[in-house]
Amino acid sequence: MIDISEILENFRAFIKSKGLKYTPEREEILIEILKYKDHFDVDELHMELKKKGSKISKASIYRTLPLLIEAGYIQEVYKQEGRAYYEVVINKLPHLHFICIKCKKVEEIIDPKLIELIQEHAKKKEFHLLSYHLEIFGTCLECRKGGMV
Amino acid sequence: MIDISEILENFRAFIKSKGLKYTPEREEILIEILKYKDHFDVDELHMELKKKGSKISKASIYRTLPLLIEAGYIQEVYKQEGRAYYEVVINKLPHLHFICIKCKKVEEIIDPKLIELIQEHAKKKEFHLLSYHLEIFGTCLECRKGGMV
DNA sequence: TCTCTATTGAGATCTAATTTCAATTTTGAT
DNA sequence: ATCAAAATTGAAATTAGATCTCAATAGAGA
Ligand SMILES: [Mn+2]
Ligand SMILES: [Mn+2]
Ligand SMILES: [Zn+2]
Ligand SMILES: [Zn+2]
Repeated sequence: MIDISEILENFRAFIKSKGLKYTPEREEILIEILKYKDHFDVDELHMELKKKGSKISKASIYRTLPLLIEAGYIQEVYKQEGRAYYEVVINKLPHLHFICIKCKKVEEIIDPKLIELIQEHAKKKEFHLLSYHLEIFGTCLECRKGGMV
Repeated sequence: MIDISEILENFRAFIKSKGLKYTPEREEILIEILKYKDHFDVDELHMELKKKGSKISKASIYRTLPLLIEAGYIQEVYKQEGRAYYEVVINKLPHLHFICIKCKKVEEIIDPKLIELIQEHAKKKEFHLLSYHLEIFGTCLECRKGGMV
């Protein structure tokens, strides 16, 4: 479970440490994002905020996401059809994604051995690792079997 | 080494098998692409063709790439700054990419153990694997050390 | 309260990728 | 070789996610 008030305080400190201003918009976006258990995109987030009566613009969302990434709360996980998808990574192990190109279902696979291999390579190459994109595209069993597209 | 005439014959058969027409444009694009040893994007390819006097339009390139992917000659390897990058995968082992976000250098890492792990997961999940995106973003040693951006 | 500066929303802009459409080309049949 | 049907082409229009511009507003320290 995630302790929201602790994260908000953390975020406030992060924002101030960068000489930026802690605005209601930034906080509201963070609070909303923390509710996501799965992947989300900007449109989805914006609609969700609107549904709750918020007037936050997409521009502000686009401006806030990089801050949340830098603060380490979220990551961009993959792009599909020209659209970027994000996920909360607090208390979440690195993992790879099996993405069905038919039904768009995304399955997460956690494999510490795999992540370890990657980190070994990074270490060997003296590469400072910032983020992963481990996506496997294909078709899931259900979609191969039949109908349901 | 790649046997071009064999591939062209192969491509012709592929195109015909789909009830499509084998045009000089499609062949020219394939021939040009087969020359690439590294990653390329549409703009680069288009300029390269133009430089050689070709009048092939970007639209035709955009229309041909999916065919070449389907035929198994190339793959989309990653997207950066809204642009897709491709590579020839004939006689090429699956591999991951370390991408430096500063100098944009891309390093390929071949690790059969890693690929095997992924294939095991796919098998376990009964997922029919079509393509990988294994990209690791970060900074290379040179860029961390200093100047050269 | 005051002042400096960052931030906001709305809309303009950017640009990779896709679509449209009339002219042209391929291809198989005659 | 000629023909007709259907696919393909290039050019330009369009789409859409992401970024940028800018005037109005709000945060934060003095
Ligand atoms: Mn995930
Ligand atoms: Mn590669
Ligand atoms: Zn599926
Ligand atoms: Zn670098």
